[in-house]
Amino acid sequence: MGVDEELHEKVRQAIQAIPHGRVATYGDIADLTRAPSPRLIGKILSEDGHDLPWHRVLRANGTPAPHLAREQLERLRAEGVLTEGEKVDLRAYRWADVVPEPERGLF
DNA sequence: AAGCTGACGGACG
DNA sequence: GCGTCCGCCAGCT
Repeated sequence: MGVDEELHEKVRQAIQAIPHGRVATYGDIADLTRAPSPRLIGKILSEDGHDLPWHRVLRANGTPAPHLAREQLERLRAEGVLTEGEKVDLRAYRWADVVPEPERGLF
């Protein structure tokens, strides 16, 4: 298996591991999986993210990607994540901030 | 082969 | 807080 496919899998696992009611940024996932760039996370999600909790992944400022905003915010609201306008308060819901490193699992 | 295109992010004004 | 610009990476044209 090529390293790229392995990374692809790690990224999927990391996203799968984001708890209900919590969120992460593309950058968080990139760091966690040591992906070369956050851009890659979006790429992977776009082609192979349908079966993942993709709605829990936001941009660095807490807003969703524009074309997804509607459904993403709706899904987040459904699991108790409150938003101010289009923006989620990362300080309150960010997985990486709330969950201690050891409990987050290694990727 | 140069250029374009993103589910991005940080720096700057 | 917001718009711009630029760096970034992989895949397509």
